[in-house]
Amino acid sequence: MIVYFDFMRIKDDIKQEALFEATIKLVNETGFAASSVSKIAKQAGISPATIYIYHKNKEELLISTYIQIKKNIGSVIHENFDDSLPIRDILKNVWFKMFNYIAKHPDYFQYTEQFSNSPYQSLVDKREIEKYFDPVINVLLRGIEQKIIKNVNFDILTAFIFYPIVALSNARVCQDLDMNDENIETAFTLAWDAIKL
Amino acid sequence: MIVYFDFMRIKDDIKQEALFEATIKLVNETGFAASSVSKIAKQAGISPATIYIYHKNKEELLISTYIQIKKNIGSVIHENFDDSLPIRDILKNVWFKMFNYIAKHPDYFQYTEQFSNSPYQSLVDKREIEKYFDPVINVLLRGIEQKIIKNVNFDILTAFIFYPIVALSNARVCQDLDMNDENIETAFTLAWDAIKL
Amino acid sequence: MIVYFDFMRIKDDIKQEALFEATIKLVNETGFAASSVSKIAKQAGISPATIYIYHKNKEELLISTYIQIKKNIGSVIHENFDDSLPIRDILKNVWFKMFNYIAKHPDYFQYTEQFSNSPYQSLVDKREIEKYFDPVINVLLRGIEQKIIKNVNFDILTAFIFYPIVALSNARVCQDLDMNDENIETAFTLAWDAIKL
Amino acid sequence: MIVYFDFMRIKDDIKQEALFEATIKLVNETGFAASSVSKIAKQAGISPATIYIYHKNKEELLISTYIQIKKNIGSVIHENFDDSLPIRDILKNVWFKMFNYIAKHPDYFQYTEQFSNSPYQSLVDKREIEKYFDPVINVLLRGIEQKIIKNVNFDILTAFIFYPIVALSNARVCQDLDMNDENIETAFTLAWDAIKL
DNA sequence: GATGAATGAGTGTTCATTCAT
DNA sequence: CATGAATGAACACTCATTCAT
Repeated sequence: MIVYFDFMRIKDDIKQEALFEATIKLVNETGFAASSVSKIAKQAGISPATIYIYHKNKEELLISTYIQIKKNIGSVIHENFDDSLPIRDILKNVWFKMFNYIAKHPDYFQYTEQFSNSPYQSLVDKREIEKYFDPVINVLLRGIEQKIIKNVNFDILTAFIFYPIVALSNARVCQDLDMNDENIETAFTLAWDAIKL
Repeated sequence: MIVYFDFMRIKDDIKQEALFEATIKLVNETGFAASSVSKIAKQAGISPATIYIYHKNKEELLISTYIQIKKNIGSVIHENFDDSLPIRDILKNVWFKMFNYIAKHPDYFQYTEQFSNSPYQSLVDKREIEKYFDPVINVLLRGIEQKIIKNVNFDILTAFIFYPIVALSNARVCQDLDMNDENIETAFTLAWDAIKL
Repeated sequence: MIVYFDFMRIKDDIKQEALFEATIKLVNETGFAASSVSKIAKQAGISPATIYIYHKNKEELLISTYIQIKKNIGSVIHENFDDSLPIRDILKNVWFKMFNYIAKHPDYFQYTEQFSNSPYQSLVDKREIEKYFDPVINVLLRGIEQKIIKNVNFDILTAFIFYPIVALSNARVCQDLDMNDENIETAFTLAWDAIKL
Repeated sequence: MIVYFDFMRIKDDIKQEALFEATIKLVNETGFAASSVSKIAKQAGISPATIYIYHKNKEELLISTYIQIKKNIGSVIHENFDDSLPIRDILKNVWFKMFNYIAKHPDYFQYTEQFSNSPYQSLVDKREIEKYFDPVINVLLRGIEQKIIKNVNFDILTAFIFYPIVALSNARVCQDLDMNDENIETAFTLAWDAIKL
């Protein structure tokens, strides 16, 4: 009979967090290909072997890091989500929250971008990620029903209302562009003009 | 003792071309990280050492392959470029030519996408690439001057008039979307609505 | 905080027994090289660390498992040992008991074979093992004295009266041979013909 | 057009030979489990990576070393093979040649023994090995036909006419036995007594 | 120009063992 | 007594690159 008290941590949360941050930092700084397990371990201040206590293998480490961020983003952009607002305002709020998140966690966002273009991306269940973004997706669908948004293929819509965020936040693509509130507002105007009926 | 015949000059080009295609094929099929020099060599039917005759190192091989494709794209989308047409028509022509190119050379396009998100990307001189797209860029600038296109930051404009092409052509992003002429036309309408004044 | 109850003493033996069986099973199934301490622990349903309570290290675990089986074999083949029988009958009884043991505990026997050919084998005190087989050894010596058995070097004798059992019981060596009573009898005839004067 | 002269060795025979000897030496001295690729490489005076030029992987290195020795043994024991001699003499010749080989190449022989009891053993095509021993096998079969040798299962015969060689040559099994010509002769007498009708 | 051989440095992963709890 | 967490050292293997030919 063994009794665990609260202070007895079976796994070390501090290590797990350090590993999460180290993974993101290293991938962002050196790219996916160059981010070896031993380098990540060194960055996190732990032994390479320790990584395998927390994760089955490298793949699982990278994937779970990605999913955790995506989940985080999904919850942040839906904070104080008010379905009763006009559709344009809802989307604008999400748009701003997204840029705010990126401004606050540029490293997290950059990691998801790197991941999305890595070979690991194909190992993630797309549906699991999409469910974190259901509410805003449903708003778009409602907008089509109410004849406020153009009735076109959904992928085409997202290519104009969400995908430009990626482009605009990509330091590489937009080297000299500061996404301050004014520019975010301007960009949203273009996005809305694109999709509105 | 090695004897050279005159006809061996021909071989050079064949090897170089084979190397170009092999690089693209392997990167597309297995990703950047898994595309080793020896595997590319094997795919091209040459020795790994031979690669170093044509290219300084792996980096330079991948970069020059990228630049070559980008140059190719630049020249294709400007074929029969007619500056006298209305700005909307010019952009629409470029838009269609781009989708045509992607349909004809999905592997070339995919390579550029993979490359753009690899660490190698930062080693490319952005200006060198941009110059291949100067004519269409100038059209956008003229559109702003003539108050046909919104007078906003240039990066914001491109995020809506060019970047969606990438999203829409990405099989991963748009799994069930067939970019036929109708869908291309529709998407262009959104793009134009976004940027037009 | 750990609380011990009286009945936990029982657990020790259960664990030790589980460890014994797990060691044999894993070594037989995956070979010595692939039998890691953690895998043995998992097979036994205990923690790797627990093994080090019962055994100084991996080496000692494997060796003690070997010695235990050898001791077991020694006692089994000498059950109902009747020194007054004719020497041929005594040897034949031992011969049959050995084959019976192997038939009943193929896993135990296989472990000893694997062990005998592993580097661990050199760490075992040969004399300690031999003493478990003293009675039958003495019968051989008596046979020589009584001029029933050839007076040759003892190792040569055992190479014909005992060693063939190993060969005949080795599924790898004799893939299609079923050691039924008839074949055991036949083989003993050859063994006896070899050593008898 | 490339012309190779005789002195141009594509692969280095010296390295290959060193690798062969190093593999045998290390396996004999430390056992199969402890014989890592890097240790073998160090013993051979080459880089671990070089091993993979000559062999697909560790497995293939160990297996091919085994097969080479077995082939060697097969050819040696059949040197000056005279089918017209009496069967007993033929077998006795083979028996002596085998012991001579072991005396001359104890390391080679020990390697095959270690290999036969390693997990790698199951990866070898048994038939490929057996064919090197066909001539002597056929003599046994002829002996049975001619009613000179007992008509019993073949595996039982080999357990008495061949397998004891292994036991008698095993320094571990027969620590104090010197297999000089007299002892070899004696042992053969037992072997022949076992199998002869 | 072209090559197969060669390699030091690195990869992801597992190991036997220790230790705080 | 029993454990999960932790790790340095080792594993088999691949890498980008060089070099003699």
